[in-house]
Amino acid sequence: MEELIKVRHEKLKRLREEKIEPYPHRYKITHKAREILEKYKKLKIGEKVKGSKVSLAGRIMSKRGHGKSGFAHIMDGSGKIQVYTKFDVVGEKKYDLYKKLDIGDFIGVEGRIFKTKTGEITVLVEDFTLLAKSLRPLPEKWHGLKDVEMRFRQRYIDLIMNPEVKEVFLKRSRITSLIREFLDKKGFLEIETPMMQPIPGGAAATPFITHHKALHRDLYLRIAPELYLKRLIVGGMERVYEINRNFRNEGISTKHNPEFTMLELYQAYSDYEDLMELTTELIAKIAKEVLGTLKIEYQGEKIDLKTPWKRLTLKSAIKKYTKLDIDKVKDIKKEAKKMGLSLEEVLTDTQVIDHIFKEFVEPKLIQPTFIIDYPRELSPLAKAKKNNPNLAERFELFIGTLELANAYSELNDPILQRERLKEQLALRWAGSEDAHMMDEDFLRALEYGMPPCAGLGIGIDRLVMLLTDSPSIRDVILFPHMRPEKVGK
RNA sequence: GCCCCCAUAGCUCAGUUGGAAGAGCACCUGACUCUUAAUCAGGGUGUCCCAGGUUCGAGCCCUGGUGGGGGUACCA
Repeated sequence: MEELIKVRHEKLKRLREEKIEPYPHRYKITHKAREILEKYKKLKIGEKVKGSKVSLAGRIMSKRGHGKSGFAHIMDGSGKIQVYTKFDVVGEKKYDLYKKLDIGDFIGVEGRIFKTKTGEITVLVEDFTLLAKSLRPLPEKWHGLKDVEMRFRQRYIDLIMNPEVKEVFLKRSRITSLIREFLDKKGFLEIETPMMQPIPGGAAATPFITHHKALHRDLYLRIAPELYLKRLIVGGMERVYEINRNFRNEGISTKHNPEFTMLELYQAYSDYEDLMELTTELIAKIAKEVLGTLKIEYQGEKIDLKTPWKRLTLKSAIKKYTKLDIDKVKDIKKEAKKMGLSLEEVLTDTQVIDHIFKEFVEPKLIQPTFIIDYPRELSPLAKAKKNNPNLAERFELFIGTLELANAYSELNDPILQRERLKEQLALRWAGSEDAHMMDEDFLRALEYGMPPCAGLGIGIDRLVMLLTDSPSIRDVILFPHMRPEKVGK
């Protein structure tokens, strides 16, 4: 390695001695590689195009020399294109420089288009300029970069070497811009709320703690934006959304990264039924635009996103997949143990039901399914069903076993909300660290009056996983969480 | 947190029973003016993840650690 880098540094030194700037400021391009390939695809073999002068720039990805001429592929943001440099076209001095170029260097190229004997559209180089000297060798051209650790730590190399990885992130970007377009058209306002919160709220999760020096106090990285977004509903912003990071101080898995991206939206004068419609419409539209179809495949399972999507109550879903009728069961804990679950004694019956669902139902939810009517106990910020105070008007959406969305009709009765947060407080005292905290300002806001309203959260990373057929959340996050690395010189 | 798996050249990998380091690409030197995994001739560039231990001898066996992956627990 040191040897390889030394050689490049020597080349750099020689360039400077020859007054060739290895890191110039700019280069004027007229075309992207892809544009050229598209524009001239009908050329005949051996045909040259008069007046086809182009300039483009990119990274050298391969070189094939032939004495007094040489082929190379350069890659720009749009793709790869072959360039052909000849001694008798560029002259002796430039050709010597060409021979010294390394794979990895950036160059700008001016030339004309032709098609080679073997049928590849190629730029015949009339002049070129070194745009940035590369001092480290890239991975091998054929096998690319496979080492997972290096792919994540040095994502830039992953992006250079693995086009399918780049494709995932292009899709991710497309997905978020489609979401914005969709919501903006429906009159939603994109807003931003605090990442650092004095009281973390809106979810049951352990927060990260940070410290503000000037204020001499700890702050929490948010676990959800929910309580702030609701304050905005109180403030008269009737449709708001935020696409941003949440931070949860919990386990890392193929479906969990400590920081992850969430779309959270609130819509006044609506309930969870309206949001089921909105969710369906949104996800189906994105799939159609990004993949061109509603029939997708995720990890070997064929999934049909054709609407309407199935709806199952939590209770009926458990009955369907486990044959367990939770209404008729006397001792739910006993049943759960019989099914093979190991449970701590402190669990309430409702928590046991939640466990059964996660263990036995979730892995079966391949086709899009709304699970509705969650126990009120698990949903302290949700409004109860009109005819059943023990159930919340809440849904979660599962596709390909991924939990993609969570939504409810928001509890806007300030008296009830206070009671529920008090219950949570009691749970905290009892040792449940991730129970909700009391947030007096949030309650005060509700006391001013919040219109009926429904809120939705969609895990953007998981949605991207689904639409790019990625098995791990790390595949869709550019820089997934890693332990710090010791980097030498 | 617990369990299992992985770590050898810049990259992708091989390395037998414990006998002292290998290939392809990349790189370096040279040849070659339509190649495309260019070709031809020559060159091995290494903290075998780290620290101990066993042994006459360790890439290989043992112990501990580091980093990564997967599972599980916790967790939307």
